[in-house]
Amino acid sequence: MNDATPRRVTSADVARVAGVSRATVSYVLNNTPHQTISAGTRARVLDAAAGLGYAPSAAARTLRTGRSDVVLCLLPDWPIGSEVGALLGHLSAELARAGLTFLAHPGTRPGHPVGPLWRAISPAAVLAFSGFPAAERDAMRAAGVAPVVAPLSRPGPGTAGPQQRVGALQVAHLAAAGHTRVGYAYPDDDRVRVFADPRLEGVRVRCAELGLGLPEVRTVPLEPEPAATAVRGWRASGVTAVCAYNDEVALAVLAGLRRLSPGAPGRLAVIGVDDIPVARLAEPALTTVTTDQAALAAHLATAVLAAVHGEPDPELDLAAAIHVVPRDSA
Amino acid sequence: MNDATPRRVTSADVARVAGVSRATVSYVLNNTPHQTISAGTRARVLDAAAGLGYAPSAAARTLRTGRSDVVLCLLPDWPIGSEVGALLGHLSAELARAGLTFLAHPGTRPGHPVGPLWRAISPAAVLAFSGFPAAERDAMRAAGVAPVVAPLSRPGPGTAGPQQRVGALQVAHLAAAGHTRVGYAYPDDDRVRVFADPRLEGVRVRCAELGLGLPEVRTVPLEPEPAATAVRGWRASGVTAVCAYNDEVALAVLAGLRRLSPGAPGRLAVIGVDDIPVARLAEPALTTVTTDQAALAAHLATAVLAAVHGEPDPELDLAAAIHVVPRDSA
DNA sequence: CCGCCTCACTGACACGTGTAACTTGATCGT
DNA sequence: ACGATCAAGTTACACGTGTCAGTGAGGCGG
Repeated sequence: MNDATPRRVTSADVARVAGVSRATVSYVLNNTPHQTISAGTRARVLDAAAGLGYAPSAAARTLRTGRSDVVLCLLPDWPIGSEVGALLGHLSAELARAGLTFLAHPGTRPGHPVGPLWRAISPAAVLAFSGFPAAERDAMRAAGVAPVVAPLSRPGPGTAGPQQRVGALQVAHLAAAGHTRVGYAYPDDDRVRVFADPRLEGVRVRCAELGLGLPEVRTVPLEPEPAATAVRGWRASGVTAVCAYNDEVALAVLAGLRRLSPGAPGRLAVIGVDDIPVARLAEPALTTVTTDQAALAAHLATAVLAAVHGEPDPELDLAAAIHVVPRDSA
Repeated sequence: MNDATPRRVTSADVARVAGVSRATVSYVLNNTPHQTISAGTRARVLDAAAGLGYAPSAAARTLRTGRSDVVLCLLPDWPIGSEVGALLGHLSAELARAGLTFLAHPGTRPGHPVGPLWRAISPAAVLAFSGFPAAERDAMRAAGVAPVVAPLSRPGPGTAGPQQRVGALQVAHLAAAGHTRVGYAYPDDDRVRVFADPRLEGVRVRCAELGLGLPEVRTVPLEPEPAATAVRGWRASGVTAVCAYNDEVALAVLAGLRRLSPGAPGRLAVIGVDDIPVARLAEPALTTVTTDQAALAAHLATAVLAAVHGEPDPELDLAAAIHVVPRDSA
């Protein structure tokens, strides 16, 4: 007896049950402005929709309006840490509150074209962490898709973005502790250059502002032995404090330090970035720079909403969301 | 002169340029079986499509076929670590090879209903890490959406899933080193119980098999001081080795250990899970159980494909993908 | 009584695609 | 020679939605 292919509940079903036309159902459910619906009819439609468990087809709606309620987030192939995970979670919740569906697509490689993806989905906005090629950005705008670039690198030429600020805060903390000769522990992973380079730039600029001389940059792999080599080099040139790209890189520096002089690991100050859970468990506990992911997510959400509505980018201040967590390592 | 609203390139445009009907275009681009198309026509259509930059509308296709090529992955709100990140990346690449688009939706809370989401998207499959309520699973099946549950917990009653195997491997490694009295470091985060409980069960079962007696379970927060308290407790009851839920929890145990006896941290063996990058940087370097995320992703991809095609779940062996990484801590 | 306006609602079309059903020559077996 | 088969297409419909243009009914001023 049961139909083998149980058809989806459509707005026509709702209309039939409520005893009105399909157009009326659409007007009621979308709260269409300038359309007057009597209270009784409205209630009947709402009841029928709830009773049938009606959920509109996103496909049909997208086809009709030309734009879906999806915000497509292109995740590069750099390692997703817990901070990025938290950021995505917050962002999803924030956008859901505005009626948008947040969907992340992992594994966007620089060479791989993303055009087919957003052309297929027709999202309301595309959020990326590295910028789009100009041609692609224009194509998206032409198709009515709002391109949004997370302001993780510098927002404009000459101005400092959040990443630059991270580096600057590292140096400021070290300088306040009396250090004058600083090093930079650069990551051994090409995929994270998008972050590493602006952070290093922030370090350079702040060093110059404080009259500290250029930071001595060394690439530090996540292994104790090579890290020890880097530490030896810094010590030889009188470096007393190191800004690390990352908490992980910072922990590598600490490991290298420990390998060189197991007794007195405190001779080189180290400051990381991210405040990963392990940071407070290190020996010594790692001083680091953290970002309030909830605040960042809120900012990105408003940026996405502005872009979707065609308004200009809001000039929000992210400075308050980034701060130093002082512990024992610096 | 330029049209203000640059219409999307449709298959009708391709048909016009190629000088054929729209149906022919569809047949050519979809390689429809049992449809004979001459080589010349096929080439003309393909050229026209490429020349115009034609990308089919996923919305229209979904509307017509009733099913989209999206695989929707529901991410719970537990912390996304680098391993999960890598898994998602591999999974995305793997499914893309099969013509499916992988999209992740973060922030699925247990209470929050997911029905509207998949009803709207009409994905080919929905991949979740914790099981679906029976009613929801049936509703999905009825709507032609294939529900797939990642086999992270036990696949069937009585049999051991990957998580149980992780715990079993931990115990086996410790027992092989001569330990007879083991403890379990349980995480201080309710959100990860889905993983913690089956892992602990694997530990319990293997302990019983080896005649080791029940493991002594203690909750270990990610702070040195409380971790030290837990370590003191284990020592008092003669525990000589600890299985940790996580590498992070394992590092907390090591930190607690260090706090108690700075000189001789080697008196308690510790084994973690995940092999996070920091594991090899710890002091002592952390022995851990790791999962080959690429292999796991390949398995999940075949499971998704089987579900999409209506075939039964493939009985793949994940045992080979999980193994111990021996270092210094155990 | 007529014209005009608002209210509350309906009919019909378009969005872009997949595919079943049909058409038209050409070829082939007998 | 003649119907049957087949290659190579075309025509037409359906999917579910948003929304423009109507359409009666009732109220109201003149």
